[in-house]
Amino acid sequence: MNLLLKLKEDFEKSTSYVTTKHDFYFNHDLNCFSTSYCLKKAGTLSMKAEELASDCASKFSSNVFELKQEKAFLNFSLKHEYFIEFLKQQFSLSQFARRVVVEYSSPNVGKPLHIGHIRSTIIGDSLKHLFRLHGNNVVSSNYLCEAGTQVATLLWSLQKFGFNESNPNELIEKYVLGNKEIEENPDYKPQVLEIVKEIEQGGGSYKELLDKVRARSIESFNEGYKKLNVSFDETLFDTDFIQKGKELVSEGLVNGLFSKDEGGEVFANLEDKGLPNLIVLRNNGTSLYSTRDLGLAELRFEKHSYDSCIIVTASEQNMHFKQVFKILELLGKDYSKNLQHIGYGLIKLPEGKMSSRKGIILTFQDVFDELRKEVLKKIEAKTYSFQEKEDISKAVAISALKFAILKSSFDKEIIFDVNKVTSFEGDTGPKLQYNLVRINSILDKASEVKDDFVLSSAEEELLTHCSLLESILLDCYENERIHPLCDYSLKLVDVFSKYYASNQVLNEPDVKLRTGRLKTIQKVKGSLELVLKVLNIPVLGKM
RNA sequence: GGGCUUGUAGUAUAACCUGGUUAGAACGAGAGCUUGCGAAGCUUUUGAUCUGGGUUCGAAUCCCAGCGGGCCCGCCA
Repeated sequence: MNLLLKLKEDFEKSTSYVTTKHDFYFNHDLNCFSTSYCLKKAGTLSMKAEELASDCASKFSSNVFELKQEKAFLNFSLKHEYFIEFLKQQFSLSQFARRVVVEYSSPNVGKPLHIGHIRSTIIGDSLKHLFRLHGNNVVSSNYLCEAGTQVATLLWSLQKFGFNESNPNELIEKYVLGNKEIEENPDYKPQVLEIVKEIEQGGGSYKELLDKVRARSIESFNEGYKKLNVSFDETLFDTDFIQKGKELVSEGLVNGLFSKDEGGEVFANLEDKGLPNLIVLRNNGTSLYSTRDLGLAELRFEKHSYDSCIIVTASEQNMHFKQVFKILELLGKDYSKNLQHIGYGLIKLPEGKMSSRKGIILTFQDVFDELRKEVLKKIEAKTYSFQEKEDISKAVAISALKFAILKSSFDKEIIFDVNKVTSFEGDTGPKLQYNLVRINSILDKASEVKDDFVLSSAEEELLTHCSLLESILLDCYENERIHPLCDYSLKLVDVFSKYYASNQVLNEPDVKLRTGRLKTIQKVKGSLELVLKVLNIPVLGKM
């Protein structure tokens, strides 16, 4: 049951005042649900706020909530009977039948997965789980770009300097070398553009080399995705939809939306729409990122007929996607209204912005290794087997990384300091895992949980927090964000930790209270597991 | 220059969309707590809304102006 929706419903039914869903909220300080509705509405009803509050208080009735009037504020706590019922129920989330495509990760062929891709990957993956839990039919989609100048530069460099296939860092090293060379000798640039052309036409004389590079890249991406436990329902290469993009360009040229400049390049005229113009085709006829994004949107709609297509990339591309979506709208594509872009703040290093072109880059592998090393230090003294330590260190490392990325809102920039992320104290993913381990440890030791139980106010406070989960998840779903869930889970764990410190479960002599406590922590376990499912963080047996 | 975005303790953040009861946690720093279900924990001290106007009974939140950071603005992605 979603308690905020239930409260609104009960309030309106019994008082016959009309509210909005934002009128009710959970008040952490008072540990109850609250509304300031009376303060807002008193004026329009020409009453004093406190009179209106009294009026509501006298009329309000609910099988779940108990009302306490505090001057003009109305505070609602949960009734004792509610908790008894709550312990018997499973969580039930609002369901929406919607077909959604989520595009995320989208690394470039030839380059390593770096910490920037990881933000996209982790955000997208979490949104996928959130949407699925709410009944959406979700297609997770990865777009591997291989047709741009970047891959062409790499191929050029490999051809010129040779391909040392035994070097694990060969691709990025040759890419950096190639860029340096071309920067010093701009005469090479036309050669690269020729390669771009060949790639677009299926590879030409570079086909074999491109196939090798692609296979190698995909293998390394998959290694990363496996560690992150991320998978995709489809992987698209831009060579699959460049043609479609070019057809859209021709369409736009015919109907006058696009023009050709003196240089020969094609641009979309958006200035009278309040956006800058966007170049959609090079003067040598090869595609740009914009061409491909047009084609991709078209291809995806043909494949999936989505109600919503969400593309997760860094916010430096905000304008680009506004332009692309606008172009599709002007081309009369109905699906353009279903397109959406989530731009997250760039991940920067303490040294500054990353640049794979210059080789200034923090790869996922580096971060992962660093995190694992720290976890291993922490569990060094434990008597776990080698394999157990391997598994724990991997799971905790991933949890620390995912939580660090998901806990702040998308639009914030992140200065990624490995030293900070590897500290596992405080507001971290491992904290959630740790508390689940403690709970499971108690539950493992407890014998069968009986049916006859009582609850004290400490359990009810804890259960109140558990009962907020459905409302929080709905808020995340509706607003397409994850960090409120992280915030919630930390609060829940915090309340649990305090409870844990002062309430013995297994040693409680009163059998009914002991049973009540066991049932309560089972509920906490259920809540945390649901959170971790959305965050896609592994649950551990020990750590 | 134009557009988008951001500004909360020493650091890094939540609350801003949807104005409301004492701005909430974390890291750091200080002091305590294990003969208690796992101390990656608990208790406790410390400290913050960029500036100036406006709207309102009430502003971190909305509006205007200014200042600072980031990103984007013709063939990178």
